[in-house]
Amino acid sequence: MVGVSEPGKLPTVKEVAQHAGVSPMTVSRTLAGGANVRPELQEKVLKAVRELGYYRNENARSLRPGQASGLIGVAITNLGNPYYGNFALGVEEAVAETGRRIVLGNTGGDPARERQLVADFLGRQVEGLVLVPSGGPSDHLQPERLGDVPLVLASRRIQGLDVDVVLLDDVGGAYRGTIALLDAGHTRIGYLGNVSSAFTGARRYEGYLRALQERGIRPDPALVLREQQDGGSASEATRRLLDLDEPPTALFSANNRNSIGALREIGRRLRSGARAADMPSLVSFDDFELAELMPVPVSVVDHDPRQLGREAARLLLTRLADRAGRVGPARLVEMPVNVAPPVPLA
Amino acid sequence: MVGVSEPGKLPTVKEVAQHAGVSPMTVSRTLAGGANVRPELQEKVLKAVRELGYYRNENARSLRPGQASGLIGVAITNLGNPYYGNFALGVEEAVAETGRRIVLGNTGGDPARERQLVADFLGRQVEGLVLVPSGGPSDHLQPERLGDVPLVLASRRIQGLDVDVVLLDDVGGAYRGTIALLDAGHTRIGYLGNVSSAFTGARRYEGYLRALQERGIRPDPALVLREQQDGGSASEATRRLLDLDEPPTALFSANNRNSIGALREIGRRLRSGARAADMPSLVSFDDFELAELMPVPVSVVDHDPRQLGREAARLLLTRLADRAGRVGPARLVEMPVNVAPPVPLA
DNA sequence: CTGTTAGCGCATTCAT
DNA sequence: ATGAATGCGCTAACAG
Repeated sequence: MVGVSEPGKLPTVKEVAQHAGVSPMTVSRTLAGGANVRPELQEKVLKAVRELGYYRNENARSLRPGQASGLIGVAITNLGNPYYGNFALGVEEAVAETGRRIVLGNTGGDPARERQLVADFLGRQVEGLVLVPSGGPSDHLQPERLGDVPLVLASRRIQGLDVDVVLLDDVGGAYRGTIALLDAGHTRIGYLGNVSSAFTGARRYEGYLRALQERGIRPDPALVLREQQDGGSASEATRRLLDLDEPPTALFSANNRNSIGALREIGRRLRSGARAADMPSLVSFDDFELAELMPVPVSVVDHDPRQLGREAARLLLTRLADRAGRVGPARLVEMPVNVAPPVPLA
Repeated sequence: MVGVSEPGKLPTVKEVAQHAGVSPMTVSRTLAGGANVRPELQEKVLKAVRELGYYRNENARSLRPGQASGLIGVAITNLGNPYYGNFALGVEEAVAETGRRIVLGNTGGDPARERQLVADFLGRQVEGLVLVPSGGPSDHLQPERLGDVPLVLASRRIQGLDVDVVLLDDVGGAYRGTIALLDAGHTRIGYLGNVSSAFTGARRYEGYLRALQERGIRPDPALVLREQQDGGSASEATRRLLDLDEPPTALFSANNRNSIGALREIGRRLRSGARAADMPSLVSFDDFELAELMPVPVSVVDHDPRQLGREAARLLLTRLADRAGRVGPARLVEMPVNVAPPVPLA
């Protein structure tokens, strides 16, 4: 039989051509849209493609000069975190709309791993890179090290790296969340933050401070704890705040992990007989499910990581669309956040 | 200057070779480990690589016969869902440990999109595929359509497709969760399930039934609602169950969405003055955060999607390791689940 | 130990 | 409208 492929090997244009009784070029042209190919030949080709189960080899294709790989490299810190999962989803969706795919790597926040991933992505001829930086040194991200492969950073900026960035409106969200507590009459507002994502942490703390200052309240250093990396340390930090002689009457939590930890500690105290009225109100930067079922009023500074991902992809894709885009100035996009009021308890 | 690359174009072996004053083969050999290359030449080459910012073109490399692409295609239904995010993370980690990368696509549960993704993956010469099936027709997944690219399915099986599969122990988990409620003295146990993930849904329902039968309790059809797709419809279903003349005293929820919805409805009733003692206990298949802060006792059937992903990758990688593996029989792995007792309320 | 030749799959250029 | 030749970047296989 003519043009039959070896078992266990994907067929090539050549085999399809043989099978259809045409030249490889006719196959190539047909698959490229069929310009300048007689319809009857096209049909023959498509039939052969179907029968042989042919898939065009995109790697070989991208080898030709001027042919893009159709791949976007995406490196994020923690895919398992719903925030980044949704971010990656947004990137994937926007990128898929242009027929491209993402190569995905998880850095786990390790700069060495990030380096490695970026190098690998470049070796795979990605057209662009989307990166949630791990925070280490960034020489490997300098434009000249990247060829002219465009890079978009998400969630944090890198000093001295002049590329497109998408961020949340961290400052504004923290500001408005804190203002909501002040409006409710609180004057002693504890701050739970983390140090690992220093950039985001700094911005959210800035919003908190700005709100206090605007209302003429001097921030009390004893109420600010910013070393928590996980729920456990956040619970511990909350315990310390609530054990103060003058405990805060409300807490601003700069992220999901701190909110969860704080609520765990609050729950513990309630189960030990504490009165709900003595527990602090909470504003949480980062939404979480069932906030309305919590034993204390929780309001959330809510945002849409999926939209953040779409926006990151959009920035990248515009640079890919035309060579002109490649040389434009770096852009900074801050995505809006929503401050939801607390659901009142019964 | 010799061997300097064009701006905006990644350098090639040829340029590195020129820069180092050697032949392309010496560069290739050096990068392949340096066997049969004089150390001093190797140094020259590595220096040129560093200076030029060279990355080996993996696409060109994989074009050579016998050279694998180092890519694994992964298609899942919803990256934004933490369950699948963690699953993808597990796959990525295990795959990265072998120096490979994943190309990731989100199907959104759409069979057409799944087809498209698989075709694209094959065109990119992936070495293997990991798939969370969308549930449509599966002719595009038949081995002969896949060349000899191995396929691993996760979370659900496909009728008539004889490939490796990783599943949760859905039946066992649902059985043990239900038994826990029976042990606590409940005899009227409502069932909240969904129909969309029919395969998983059927298995969990089977576990529920098995537990009831074992204890000689005839399942009451009025207590079984299996049409909920999201939290909203789950709340509504819970409302209907609790409004029955003889409402259930406990609920078994077959997944996260149903649990959230049920708890929202329970919360609503408590805020409207219902007594906590009149609210049902809940067993939730799928963990969620802060279960211990819920106003009714919640116990969870807990599992580790990340580990599920690692296992899927492991199955695939063993098939890649040696040609012998490619022809072995299809394997079925069921990952254990953990049934955690409810945290007692204050 | 090192270099030359050749070809992987595809599409651009140039003939016909 | 079709086909033949050529080369993309890389590395086996073969000189030397």
